[in-house]
Amino acid sequence: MGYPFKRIEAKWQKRWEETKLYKTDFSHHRNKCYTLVMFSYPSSDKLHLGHWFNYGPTDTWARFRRLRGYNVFEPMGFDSFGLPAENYAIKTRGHPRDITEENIRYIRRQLKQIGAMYDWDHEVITSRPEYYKWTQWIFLQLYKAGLAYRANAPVNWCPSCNTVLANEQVVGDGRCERCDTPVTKRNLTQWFFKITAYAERLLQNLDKLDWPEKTKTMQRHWIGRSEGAEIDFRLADDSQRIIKVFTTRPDTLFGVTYMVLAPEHPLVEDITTPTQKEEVQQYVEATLRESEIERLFTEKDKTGVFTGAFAVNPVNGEKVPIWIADYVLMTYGTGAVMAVPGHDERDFEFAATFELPIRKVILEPGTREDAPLTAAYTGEGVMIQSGPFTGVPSQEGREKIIQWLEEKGIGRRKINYRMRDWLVSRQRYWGAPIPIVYCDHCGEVPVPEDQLPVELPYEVDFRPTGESPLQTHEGFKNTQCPQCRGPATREVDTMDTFVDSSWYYLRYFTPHLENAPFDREIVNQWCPVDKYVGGAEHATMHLLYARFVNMVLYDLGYIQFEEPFTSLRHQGVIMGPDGQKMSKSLGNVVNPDDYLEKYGSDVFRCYLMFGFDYAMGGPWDDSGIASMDRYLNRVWRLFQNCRWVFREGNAYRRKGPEEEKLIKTLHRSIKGATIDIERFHFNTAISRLMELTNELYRYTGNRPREEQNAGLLKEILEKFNIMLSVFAPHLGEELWERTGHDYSIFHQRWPEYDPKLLEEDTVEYAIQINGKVREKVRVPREASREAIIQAALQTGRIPKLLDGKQIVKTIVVPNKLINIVIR
RNA sequence: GCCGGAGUGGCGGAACUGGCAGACGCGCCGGACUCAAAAUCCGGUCGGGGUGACACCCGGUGUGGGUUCGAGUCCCACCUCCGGCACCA
Repeated sequence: MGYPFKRIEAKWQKRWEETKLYKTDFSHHRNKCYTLVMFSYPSSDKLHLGHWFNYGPTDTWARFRRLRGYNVFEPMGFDSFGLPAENYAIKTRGHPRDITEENIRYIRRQLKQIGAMYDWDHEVITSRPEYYKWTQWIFLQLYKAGLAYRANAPVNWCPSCNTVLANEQVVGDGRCERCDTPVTKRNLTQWFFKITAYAERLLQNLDKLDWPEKTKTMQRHWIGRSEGAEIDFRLADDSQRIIKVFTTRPDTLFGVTYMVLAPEHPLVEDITTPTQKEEVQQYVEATLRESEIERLFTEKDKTGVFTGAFAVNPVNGEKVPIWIADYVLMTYGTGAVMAVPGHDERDFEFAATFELPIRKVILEPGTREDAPLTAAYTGEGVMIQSGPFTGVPSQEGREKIIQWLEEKGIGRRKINYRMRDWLVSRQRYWGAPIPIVYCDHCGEVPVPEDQLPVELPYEVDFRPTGESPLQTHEGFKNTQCPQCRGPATREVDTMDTFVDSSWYYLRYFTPHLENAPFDREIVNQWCPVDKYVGGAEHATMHLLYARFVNMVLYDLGYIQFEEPFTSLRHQGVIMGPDGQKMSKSLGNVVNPDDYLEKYGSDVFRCYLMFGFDYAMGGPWDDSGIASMDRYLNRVWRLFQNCRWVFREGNAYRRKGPEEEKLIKTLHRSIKGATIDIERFHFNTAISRLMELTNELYRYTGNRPREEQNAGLLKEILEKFNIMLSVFAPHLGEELWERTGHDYSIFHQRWPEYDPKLLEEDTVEYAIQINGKVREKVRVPREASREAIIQAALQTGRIPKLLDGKQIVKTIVVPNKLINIVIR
């Protein structure tokens, strides 16, 4: 029963490896095609369906490109540092390094089953010193460029992972990206990368990338550029102290009736008057006690407290009260806002709650100036009650006010970004140590490059205490200052694993290179990545960080391309059979290994390609995979039935209508598959192959061998075989061998289609009357418009249907249809 | 709340820039092969009406409007699902 997939798959995997079939020759790069999938993460989990869905179809694309004459490089590696391995080690009382190395061995074996073109001589493993040595080198380059700094700041803290998180790593309503625990805040001195310095370029370059719009939109939103002004409000006392605010609506400056500071704002303690002290203190404490989740809850009522202090509106000298409220965030803008309740919804709500004055300074078109405001008007209009600016349209007014502020030196044009710097310190063990030493004499000293790597010691108690585990390792911690040779201590935090994965695509060419992170010449010839494929969940983390690091390396002159990934695709998510996201807790996880055992790798990867829209994914379906098993067996039988064609052949050379039809189907099939694979529409590409298979069955099943054109069949089967091989590489290679061809099918060329063969001499037109199809007619391809209409008017029932009616208009769509409009 | 994406037969999913909706597959129905079944091969399969059987007619792409000779595709409003962001000043 069934074709012997087990034997076949094992045989070819071995043969491919032995003959180094997938060794990329880097010496010529004219047709280079760097195909990259997001590398795998060997924690406690083995390869799951998501990996297969990512890797299998992408390999099909890469094989397709190879057969089309591209010099393809498709590497694989392991993103092997990180918390899951560490947490798993704690649970099982093992060691992260042992567990990781063991998992890599296991997953590597699983990956080989996919039958992908990975060149294992180029494997990259981020937790190996030969790799993280260069991750540390990257850190040092950023440090030297002034892009790595230490700051004491409130940071996101995950109490379950016992470590800090970057902003991007807090997901949903304030939960940890890894473990879903609600995130809290802590004040800590941590290392940051100054990604905000690149905000504008990261934003601008998006336009040049062939990425899903969705992903670009997410990055744009994440960067969050907004234009406006920074305005200085002097305090009403004589202290000369200033509160800076950022606003996108300087045109509403005359409408300011109060100010609000974030409760954490450093000035709060300073300016609060004695009578308000207690109330303010209580409010500040209450805010700090609030969880991130509570604070982010939009629907709650506005709260706040008056500080007792006043500021002066620079535009009209008015004294306005200064409040504090938790709706103002310390982390956005300056942590202070000028409140314009007339034209900002939040300010309006707040003013209504605390009975603060509301002033209308922008007139909504079509309304009267003396009509009272019942809600904030946030649109454009003419400025009113705005001193010298009264009567100016608001958009123009923004510019004028900024000019006025700049002339007076009390404000300036400002572009603000939502994005914050990238927090890279982690208080955990299983990561690359940050290559910095602290010396009483010299202060913060970077480890000299020739002393890298700063090796991660093995014997460490890494149970999470909230302190960095390396803290307890005296041998690691205590060291010598590289500058003065005096006693010093090492930085004990390790790096966020997103640093590891932000440059791995540069290392693949030369994974064992000892004196540099990458071979500049090869990298400049072979990068950027031509096609990058991976999950959409990395849209604002990995994909932003990698772009940033790449851009820094570009600025520092190490590489000659600014963007790492020219073209990006995301695979969709395969859900459980119940239509829900697969998860252990729901018990709907589908294990690929069971299906590999039952159907084999080719069937499995083909089903993944055929059963889903690649970009969308969908629920897993058992009957679907059975149908793919049936199809590949059908192909197998077809080749068995046709063995004689390759062995004996015959003299039958006729090309009658049956043969013509077969040829036409072949070319249609080639065309469809060619276009669809290129654009990642694997499901329709496979359906084109099925059509060809069906046609071949019809042809060979209906007549004796003597009346089958063996020469033609041979040619078509060979072309079909080549196309099949990119989807089912093992089966493809086996059939190629069995039909007497030389190893390997992957040295062949993808078949070309002849567009002329797809053009028929006559074209069928649908004849519509008032948009409804009534008849069909065949006319010569080159027929004139008039000839087509004439033919249509005489076809079948058309004359009768037109009888007694008046033709108003006739539309002819070339090669498609003609529509006769009658009354 | 805002920003994206999607909603098409019993099911997975096709349909390039507006042009014959439902490719391909699953399921189901029928036929061939078989003593029989499975497997396989061949054919049918959107719904309703109509016919002895055809022909043919009508309706149909989440809902309601609109633009157009013509709308799954474009526009407006709404509903549902998924993803992102969430008091962003």
